[in-house]
Amino acid sequence: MARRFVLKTEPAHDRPPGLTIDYAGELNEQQLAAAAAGGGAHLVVAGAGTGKTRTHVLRVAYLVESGTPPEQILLLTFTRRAASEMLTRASALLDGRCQRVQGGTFHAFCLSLLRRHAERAGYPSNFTILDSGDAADVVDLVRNAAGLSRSGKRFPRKATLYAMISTAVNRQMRLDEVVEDRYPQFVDVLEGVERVATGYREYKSRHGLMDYDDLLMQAGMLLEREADICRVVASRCRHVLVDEYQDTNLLQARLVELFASVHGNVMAVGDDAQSIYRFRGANPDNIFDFPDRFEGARVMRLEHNYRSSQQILDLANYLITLASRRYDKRLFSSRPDGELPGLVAAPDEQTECRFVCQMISQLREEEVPLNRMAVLFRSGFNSYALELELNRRNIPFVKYGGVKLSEAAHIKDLIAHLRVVENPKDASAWNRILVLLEGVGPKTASDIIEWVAERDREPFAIEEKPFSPRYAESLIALFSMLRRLRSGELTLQDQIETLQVYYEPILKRKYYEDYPRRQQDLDHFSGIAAQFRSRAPFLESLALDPIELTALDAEGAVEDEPPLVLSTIHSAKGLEFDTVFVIQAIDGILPSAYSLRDTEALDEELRLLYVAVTRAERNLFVSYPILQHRRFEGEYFAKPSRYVVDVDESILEPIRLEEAPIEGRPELAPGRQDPARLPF
DNA sequence: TTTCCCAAGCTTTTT
DNA sequence: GCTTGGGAAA
Repeated sequence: MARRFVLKTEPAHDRPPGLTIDYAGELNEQQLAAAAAGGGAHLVVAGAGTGKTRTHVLRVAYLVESGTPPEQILLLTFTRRAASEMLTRASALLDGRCQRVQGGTFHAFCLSLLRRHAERAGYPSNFTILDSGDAADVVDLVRNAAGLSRSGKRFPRKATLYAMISTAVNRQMRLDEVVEDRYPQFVDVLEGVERVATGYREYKSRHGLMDYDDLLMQAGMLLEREADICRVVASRCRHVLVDEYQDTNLLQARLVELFASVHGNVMAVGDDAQSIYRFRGANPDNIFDFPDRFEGARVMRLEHNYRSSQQILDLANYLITLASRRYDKRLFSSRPDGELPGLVAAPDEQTECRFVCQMISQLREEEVPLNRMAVLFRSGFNSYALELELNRRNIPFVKYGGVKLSEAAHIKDLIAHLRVVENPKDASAWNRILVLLEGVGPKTASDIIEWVAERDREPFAIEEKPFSPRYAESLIALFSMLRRLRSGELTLQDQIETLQVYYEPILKRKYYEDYPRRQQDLDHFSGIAAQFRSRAPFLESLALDPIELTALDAEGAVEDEPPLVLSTIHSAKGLEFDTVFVIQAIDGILPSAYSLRDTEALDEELRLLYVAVTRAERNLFVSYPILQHRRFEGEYFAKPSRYVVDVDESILEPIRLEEAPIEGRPELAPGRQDPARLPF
């Protein structure tokens, strides 16, 4: 038995620091109090636009300057983008000294923990991460194996099953509670659901798979179970900073507690009025529970908004009063002079797009850079019509949110091959690549997977050919390709190329109709791979940070102008723009039709609109089409969003669109109009 | 057992 | 408009 010697925690703030940054000059009083706070637990309740990021950045700088080693600071954020932005800004302030701060999302940080201590967590260190699509596929495999796919009783589909399982984990509820609460229609098949859930759990651990929830849960369990690991990890977390605390779930709150369990220095920043991830299991009450969770916590507030004009804040303040839950928050601005936000009722979607495009062009002529303007919407598809119109007018844009390149079937096929090479036990990836072979269906695939699993020494060797000649040849081709990828002789770039050559005939067979378009995606994918040194980090990055399928590759973009931003409201969190357009403000879209029955869900939709509105600094336009097209039913009269329809005109000013009189010009055929001279 | 074809059902937000 | 599931032919 080794002897133990306990090192005392050295107080970090004893030394009166020789600071190079003038914090008092950079920050207001409230911000300064937060940025330069001492140790212990702090909750900073920061309204929208009150300089949350700035405070975080200077907090990091302050800690580093006052003697905390950068690698002992942990900055947890909601997205990778947010983490890298903050660290870049902090590094710029302190000539690169903040580079070594540990930063990233909860998921990424937990992943690195688990890789380092995989054995102790009961996993192989090359375990694979499943995104939600993969996870649903695994659930499907389990369900089929359990014979629950047979009809008779209605049984939830794979995505629903997985949603149930995931909700239970994230909210720390029992599965039966989740089903009773949120899926009452499936109460009578609860037993089957539970069998699938159990099977899913076993399947993952047998094949070295983790889904997103496992990253959090397994990391939490590891730290709780293995006191020595917990001590090592938490010792390195002299200061824990958490951004967007209102969107953490119970697991994440617990993790923060564990990370801070040695030093007890936590600063959580958040805004209860901006909680928009309840659907994913976020627990907005975490903010209110913070003082209970962390003894002696001090609560601070940031209320002075530097972002938006008072007119925009008036609308935001008004909106938040519509919530069924009270938020005691009134933001005030130092920019009193502004225009009223506008409400635009367009006759139809096409006209709404014309309005947005024309206003954008006009503002650009007034020297507002394109990338200081954003169009925000509830769901990814809400911008399709606008994207067409922007393309037609050669206005460059990027889109955040919506469909991800790495979720396209053909890209997932390629990724699955890489996953098998990386982790030959990954049965879900095996299944995916095997059923691509002609003559192989689910049954044969599962037989082959069994057969492979029995000989885990040399995973891709076929000595004898115990299989039907129907597919033996293609199976041998697959295995020899996998062997090459695994050999270690090829760079990642060459591996992808080999893979593409192998996959091309499959692509043509499977998608004979539109394979050229998909081929382009594959090339794009291969280009992205070029930024990575090897397979493992590439796969990891794909799993944690799926590639946004942006319209950036619009070939026709002549200008090198930074593009206009299109974004789902969720993806726009934390960003700010000179001008914001909120389009498709229709009842059933914003608020979403799925939330109409439930007041808590409705409140979240309202907060979503609140987030959208508070992104704007100077100009805000909320618009909706009166005549809306719906996929099946055709045209119908839309109801404007309940949140904007009754707002007083002194807060949200109606804007009437008028068509310019056409001056002696015959009407042009649609699609051939001259965009620059298009009248309203 | 696979594959093809047709009918049915559902469709959000993200790590 | 697309994916998913079921049924039947090969």
